[in-house]
Amino acid sequence: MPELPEVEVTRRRLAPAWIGRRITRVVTGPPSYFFLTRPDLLAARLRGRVTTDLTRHGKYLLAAFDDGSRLLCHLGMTGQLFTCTSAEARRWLGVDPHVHLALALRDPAGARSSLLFRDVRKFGKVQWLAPGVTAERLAKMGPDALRITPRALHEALAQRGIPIKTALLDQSVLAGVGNIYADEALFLAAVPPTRPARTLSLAECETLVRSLRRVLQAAIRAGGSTISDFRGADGAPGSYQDNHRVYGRPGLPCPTCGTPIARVVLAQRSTHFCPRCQR
DNA sequence: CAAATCCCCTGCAGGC
DNA sequence: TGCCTGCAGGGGATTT
Repeated sequence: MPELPEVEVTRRRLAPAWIGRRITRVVTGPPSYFFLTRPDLLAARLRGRVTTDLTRHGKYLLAAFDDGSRLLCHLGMTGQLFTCTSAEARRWLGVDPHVHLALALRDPAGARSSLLFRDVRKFGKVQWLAPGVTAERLAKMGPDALRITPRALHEALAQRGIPIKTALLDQSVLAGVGNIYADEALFLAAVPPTRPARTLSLAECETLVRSLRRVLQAAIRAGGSTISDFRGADGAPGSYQDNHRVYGRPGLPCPTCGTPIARVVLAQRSTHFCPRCQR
């Protein structure tokens, strides 16, 4: 389940294989919720473009092209964006119905490669943005979780009566945190996930921001978390799941005090915490 | 405006 | 063994 660290790992591995190369051919799957831009239109717009940059905001990736247009990508739950050889790409397209977008690339020296966007559940998204057009969904987004300041977080939480865990999942509050890292950061900050968001003091927001940065940076260094099928852009699984302290460990002992980890449901998301350390 | 609910999709675990 | 049900989850749309 790609959250900020998994998307950032994907970005870092993808950038050198994508930037500076020309898209010579585009193959798409059939129209679906995956395509915010119709696949035939998307293919026509991408063909011939040279990728100039690859950035990330929250869980979104944004590829920039030589004509000023851009491609917005979201990995959803099961999205995978990776490069491979042209031969491997042909094999994927022949046997796997979950590859929705394949780009054939050529570098200035003429070397060919491919970039595939595969997504089993199709919660992922691609959208083509004309030059100068900003995506509404990006405009609604709060500051990136790695850049938000304690003061900004405190202000964003001020009027919210929802549980802090739910607020962390709200991408308009801060961008990039999903279910895993919300639970992990709250554990590190010793804040119970059920605490009404507006009751956090500025000092507690300072602790929480520090915890968020710590857990997100550590996860990026570990290559992300691989729960079921996340793979980085080179196909390598992440290892941060081995460092999860509470997520996915209900009933197991808290690494700090040994109390069994509790599980509750908040905003239809399973939520894990230590009832003793976080109160 | 805030908050709750529903829905998109597929694979897999658990029950019988 | 095999079928069926339920669950997992990001996030946008809709409803309260």
